[in-house]
Amino acid sequence: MTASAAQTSPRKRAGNGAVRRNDADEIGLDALVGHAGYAVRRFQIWIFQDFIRTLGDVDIRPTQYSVLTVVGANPGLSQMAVAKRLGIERARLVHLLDSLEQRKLVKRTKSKEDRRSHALHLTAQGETALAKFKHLAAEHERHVEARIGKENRAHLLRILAGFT
Amino acid sequence: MTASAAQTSPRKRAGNGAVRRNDADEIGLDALVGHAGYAVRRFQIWIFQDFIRTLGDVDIRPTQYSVLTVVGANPGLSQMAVAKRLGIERARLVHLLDSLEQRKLVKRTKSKEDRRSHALHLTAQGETALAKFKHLAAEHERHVEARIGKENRAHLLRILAGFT
DNA sequence: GAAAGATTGTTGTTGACGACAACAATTGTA
DNA sequence: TACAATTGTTGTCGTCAACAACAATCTTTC
Repeated sequence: MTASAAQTSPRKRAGNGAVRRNDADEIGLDALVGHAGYAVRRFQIWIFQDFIRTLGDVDIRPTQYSVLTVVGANPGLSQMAVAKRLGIERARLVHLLDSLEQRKLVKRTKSKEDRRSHALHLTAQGETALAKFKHLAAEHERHVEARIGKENRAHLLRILAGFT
Repeated sequence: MTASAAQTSPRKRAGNGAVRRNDADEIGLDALVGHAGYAVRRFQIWIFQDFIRTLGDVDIRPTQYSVLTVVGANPGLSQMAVAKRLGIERARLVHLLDSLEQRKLVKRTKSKEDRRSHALHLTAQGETALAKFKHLAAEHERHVEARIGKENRAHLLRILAGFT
């Protein structure tokens, strides 16, 4: 995909330079097709919407889910460690944890090793809730498979493994 | 990747339940690895940051670039048509076009066919600017190739072609 | 042809999210 | 002991998606 300039291929025009269209779906994307970022963005929007819808009953968004799984798999982690691992800013994580703590899914306890930091743990309620979330997330993942194909999804994960 | 519940595999714990870590990079993601959405989100963040950096000198963000290319390839389009094609809300497109019009890259002209709508065109300045943007975008695309591999990028585009 | 409904662009609000800056408490270091 | 760095927190700013409401303008229906 060389980005040669101005490869515009306009359709039939009306006298005033406007394009006549009966079907709005026949609008060309031109150089946009061939840009990985565009395809990835559209796919990411779709996949997040499906995740949010699938986990809608339990009211868990992707970022919340990522925090819960990491804390669940690594109990005692500090906020700084979680933020760094997930690529979340620590200021943002504060609000996320406020919400999760209000819902009794996570608890902050003062670390005795470093009294600046908080050790993060799932509550008992958080553990059982996370188990349910994981089942729903697996259902969402099956939606992805249904959309792009089982082997394509596997290949995608392999290609993007370096970004996790 | 079956999402059986609570496959937590915590590391060595201290007495208070906190996890000792010297290296912060050895934090497990547990169920997050294997979720397409997580990998895609991280990749999308990376790719957008590179796009923004690569086109930083000309101050063009991915969404602005997508609008310019679509208008450039389909002159005379209405705002509604552009919004629908790109998956942008028409309310959002208003501000995007305000900015692009202030920079003299795009102009809105009243459509004579439908006086509710605006026909969108690139200005002469917009045409030449877009050509430059496309060169920079191609450079960004080469960064993607360097990061994930040429054939992986091609495969990615094929897998996600249905979302463009 | 007139009334009712739908569409287009616009303005505004809300909430999730990333980027930054400042601050107190605490730790590490010179 | 003084100085620098880290951690959690609060706050601001800008981007972005999702809605809702509105006037102007089509489109449909009677």
